[in-house]
Amino acid sequence: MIMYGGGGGGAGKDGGSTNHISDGGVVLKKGPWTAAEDEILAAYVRENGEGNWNAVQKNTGLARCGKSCRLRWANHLRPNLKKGSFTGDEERLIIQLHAQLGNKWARMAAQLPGRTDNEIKNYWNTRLKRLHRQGLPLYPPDIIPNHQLHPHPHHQQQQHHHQQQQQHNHHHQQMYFQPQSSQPNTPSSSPLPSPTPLNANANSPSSFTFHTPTANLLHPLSPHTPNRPQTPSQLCSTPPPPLLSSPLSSPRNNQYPTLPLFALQHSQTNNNDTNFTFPRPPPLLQPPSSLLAKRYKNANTPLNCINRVSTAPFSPVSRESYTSFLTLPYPSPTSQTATYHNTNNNYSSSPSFSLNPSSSYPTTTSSPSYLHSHYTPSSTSFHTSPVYSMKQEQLPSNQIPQIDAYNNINNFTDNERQNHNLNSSGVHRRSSSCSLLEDVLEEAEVLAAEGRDRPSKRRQLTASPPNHNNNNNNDNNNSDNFFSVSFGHYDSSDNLCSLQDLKRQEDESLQMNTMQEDIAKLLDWGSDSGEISNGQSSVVTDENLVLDVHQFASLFPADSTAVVTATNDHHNNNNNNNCSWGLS
DNA sequence: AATATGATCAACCGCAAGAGC
DNA sequence: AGCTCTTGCGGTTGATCATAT
Repeated sequence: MIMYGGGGGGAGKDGGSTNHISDGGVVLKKGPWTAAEDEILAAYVRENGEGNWNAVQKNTGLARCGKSCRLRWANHLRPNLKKGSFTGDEERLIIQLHAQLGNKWARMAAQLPGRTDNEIKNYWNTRLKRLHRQGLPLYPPDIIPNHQLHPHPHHQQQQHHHQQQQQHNHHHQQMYFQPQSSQPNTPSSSPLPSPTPLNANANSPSSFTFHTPTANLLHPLSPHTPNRPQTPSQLCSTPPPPLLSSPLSSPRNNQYPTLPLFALQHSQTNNNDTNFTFPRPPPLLQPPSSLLAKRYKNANTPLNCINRVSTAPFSPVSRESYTSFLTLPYPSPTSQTATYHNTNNNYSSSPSFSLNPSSSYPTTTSSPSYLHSHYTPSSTSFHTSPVYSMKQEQLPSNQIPQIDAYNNINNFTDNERQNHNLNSSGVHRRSSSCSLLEDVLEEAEVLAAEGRDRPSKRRQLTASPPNHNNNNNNDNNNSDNFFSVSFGHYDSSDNLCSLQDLKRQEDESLQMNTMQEDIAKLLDWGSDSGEISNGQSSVVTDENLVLDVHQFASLFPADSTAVVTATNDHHNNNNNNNCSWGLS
């Protein structure tokens, strides 16, 4: 019988100073695994297969209990384990799965090949912590946690326990955005409070009544195709999922509100009512200042981006909330990555639709890795870009020489070997900043550089303003541009005309096609039209871009009420100095 | 430079379910 | 039926690292 000592767990820095004696008199080691131990365990499993973990210690002399061996194998040594950050699709799936399953990490892991329950749990807990601190809801407004629809005793039990633990600071709850689709006053599986208590504020002047139509939950990895047989809900044994709207739903259909930053009154969601009034969001608790700074103080983050955020006309608290929504909780590539610029450069005076990862997307540790993956619409697999780096910390026992232990395992996948190589090259997970958007941006810049004589407006559609890379010291130049469009003091010229140019210049569109597709993926990710999932063309068109721009109108909260006038007339936009959003 | 803070990760623990006797 | 053993799951802890102060 293995004798565990009392007290808390945790890997000791000493590599297991608190050893214990097995019933055979063997001192069982605790703490981080060494390369030698990994090798022993891997060799044993190679020969004998998984299971019978207690026999490992008996047969190999490995001073580890069976439990520890199993854990080590499952979480680190077994083949086909993915290493690196979660991809955006995985993150989306985790969110949706958690909405369905609660803290069923193992079942969630079953839906994420190559991922361990421990990874998912760690990811979720980190996310939970972060969102809670920021006073943000765990789920997108259109995702109704299953347990809120079908309260489960287990969920309630968990929630009860954790609520007791954390009620001392639950005034946070009142700061949560309230997804109107959520069921109020039902416990969340989350150890932290669900956003629902905010409902108590639903009638306050500053409350949020975010109305979102719902749709069937779609598998994030297989956008569209409602009847797809292998959705998580169908694969798992839980009750059928609630009617949920996928974060991948097309913004055009309003099935996934781009960002739930503020309420759209019900009448405002009516297409016939094109006037958008953005009430100021209620103040959120001020996050640690270090957090705000940390997210943006990055070598790769142009300072002007910080300033542009900081000059947005809402409170610092709201700013943080805004950027948090932009970057963290809601995996809408569109919403997360796009900023709306009013460029002062010589390309155009019109606001430009910018995909600027460095400005809207901090590249710090908490960065979601949606942007670190290359989504391949035609397959359910993920491209593991170089950013998908294996980190040395994830090597067995955090010891570099243990790579050998990996290499000695015959059946490691190419992916793992690749990860290993990447890791060996010194790529660090926290410095990894490669992303889809960055790729798009790079490509945009390259193409822009190649075609300086090309109509400039197009570049604005596909990339951030050309000066975005060298304007770190031009904060003032741009400080009033960011978001300014939403407050009616930008000089709109012919941004929409520039969109129309796209169609006219087919020769150029060929060259731009790749970039456009990437952007279209971002814009139409999971579009109900299914053009991505079925591999059809995803070229950015006037219509969809305009509509997405329209969606972006909903991103910009105002310090005071700002009115954005939407118009159905594209051409009116051309000369409209008001902030006008084209609708089709 | 030192310290504080937050994020991430690995590994621990207790508990429960299932299998075998 | 009851016991033991194995396995798996979920919660928790502490180390480490990066970044901010």
